[in-house]
Amino acid sequence: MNHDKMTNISAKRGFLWPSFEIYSGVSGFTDYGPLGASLKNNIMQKWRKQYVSGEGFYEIEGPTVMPKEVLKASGHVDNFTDPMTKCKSCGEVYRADHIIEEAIGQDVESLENSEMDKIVAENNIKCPECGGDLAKIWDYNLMFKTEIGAKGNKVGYMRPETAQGIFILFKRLERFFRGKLPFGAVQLGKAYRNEISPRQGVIRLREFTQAEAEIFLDPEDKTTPKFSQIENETLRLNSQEVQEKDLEPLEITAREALDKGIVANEMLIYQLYLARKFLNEIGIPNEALRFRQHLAGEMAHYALDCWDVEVNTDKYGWVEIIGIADRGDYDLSSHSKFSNEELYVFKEYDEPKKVKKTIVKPNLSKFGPVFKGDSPKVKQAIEEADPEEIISALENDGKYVIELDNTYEVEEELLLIEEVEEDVTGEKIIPHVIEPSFGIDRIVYSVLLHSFTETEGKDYFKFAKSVAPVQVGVYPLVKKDGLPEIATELKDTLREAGFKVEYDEGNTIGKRYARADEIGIPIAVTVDYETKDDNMVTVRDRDTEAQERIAISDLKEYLENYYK
RNA sequence: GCAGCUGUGGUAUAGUCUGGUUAUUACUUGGGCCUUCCAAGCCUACAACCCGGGUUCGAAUCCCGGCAGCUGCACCA
Repeated sequence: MNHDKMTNISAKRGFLWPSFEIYSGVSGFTDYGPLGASLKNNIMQKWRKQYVSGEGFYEIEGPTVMPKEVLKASGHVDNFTDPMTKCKSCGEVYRADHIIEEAIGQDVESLENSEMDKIVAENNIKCPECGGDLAKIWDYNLMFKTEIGAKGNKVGYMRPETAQGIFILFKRLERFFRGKLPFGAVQLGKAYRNEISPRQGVIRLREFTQAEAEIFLDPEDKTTPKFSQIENETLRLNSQEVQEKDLEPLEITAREALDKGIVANEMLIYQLYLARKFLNEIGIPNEALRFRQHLAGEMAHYALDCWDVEVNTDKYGWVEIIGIADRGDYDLSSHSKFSNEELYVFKEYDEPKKVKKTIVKPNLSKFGPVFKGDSPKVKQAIEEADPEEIISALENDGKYVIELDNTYEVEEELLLIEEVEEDVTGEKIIPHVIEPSFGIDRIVYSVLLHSFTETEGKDYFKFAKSVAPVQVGVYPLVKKDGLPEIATELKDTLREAGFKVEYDEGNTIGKRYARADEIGIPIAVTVDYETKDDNMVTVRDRDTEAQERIAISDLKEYLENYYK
């Protein structure tokens, strides 16, 4: 682990570059250079392989611009904010709650803006810089705001997370998956947060890439058949208790974590395991990883349980790269409420249940004469009322009183009370959601950091084969006597076979190996004089530097095997 | 966002305090020579004073503003 050297080489060799550099840059944005973009794509492809092919989830792709309504429902419009104020004379901008805290030493975090305005007035709080008056407090929302359409009266925001795009498709997805829980949908893409002052390079961006899966499941059944396959895996858990009491992390099996109630349910544990498996396979070792449970106060109010996967870094300490939360039914309930759409799955019982219930109906032949023109609305009121309430009212007072524009007294003889038995085949349930949420940029950084290897002879990216941006280097031993021609032809053949191949003929062979190692090309193929006689080439391994002779005719198969 | 420090070819740097030649050096990179397996050597070329304004006969150098980076504080649903 060596952040400084790693970033240096990553910039030099085209992985990560600061954005808008020729205009002196803007913090919170980053460019992926040729190798960086390729590395990132490989990581995202690997992610798809695990979650889409491996778990049977499906990928969707929604807009990055969202109308205000969606983010109102998700809570981002109201809660994803900081209170700000501004000095009227010098124009300096402050966090309002901080300036108050500083002045009167009182925690005002949960107060409304109007209340804070009052405190500012009562305590005569002024600008700390120039002593000027402070303006009315407003909310600084961390979302990028925009307008939809030419009239500009439709407010939109850049999405602050990809998850909402999945939740709002729930009705469609539920039909697509034919109503059977559990099912999962994923989305990979950009999300945006207008951070006040991002630093830490690619760790905190204003525009970043997420890969999120939303797994919808039965609130009563958060088991998964996959659990039995992984129950003996050991996990390194920094539970709430471990953090509160400052203990060593737990090293326990998935089974124990479940039985002791440290992780809430099977699916959640399975997702922790899956996240770690993914990271291992792209080159981040277990020693550099840990699971950290959100503390009670830190957990979003709707989350039932939430674990971060953190990676160890020399520069930033332990950094969150994945969050895995049981969000309960919060999102679907909230969107249901705001959109007036029922977002549910119909859960059929194994056996239909016979349910006895009492129903109360108006006796229409007697209704008309009594209520005359008002009878339709009285009838409707009876039908909408709770039968239990009507019966108890009749028992207690001998009548049921309805308050509409007039008061109506309904006596028992105007009603028909029946006991009926109904077949109930199931019920509507709002699924719970377990959400693994990956910060792709941070993961790319982690892969770079943990693949970066320093040895006596060389410093290089020891990429896992599945993510290496260049797969094969092809070189003529020297630049004459027809060797470049053979090597060039070989390069073209391998490219046509689908490999990512680089060709290099300058300088000495040693220098070219060194250059290839630096960007983590796993395999080097060298054409030499003997090739002209025996049609074989030298295949060199990046890490061991071991060489073997392979026939050109077998090379494609050899590489396919290697990268399988 | 606040405070302090910093900004010279792709990278690392000298020069800045005390304004004045063609802005130093090494590596890297491109081309050439050489080269029969791990950054060798030789020739050659490309290439920089963060941006904007001010002071001055003259600014990389002094002053102001901006941008970015680093460190600490704050923020990070």
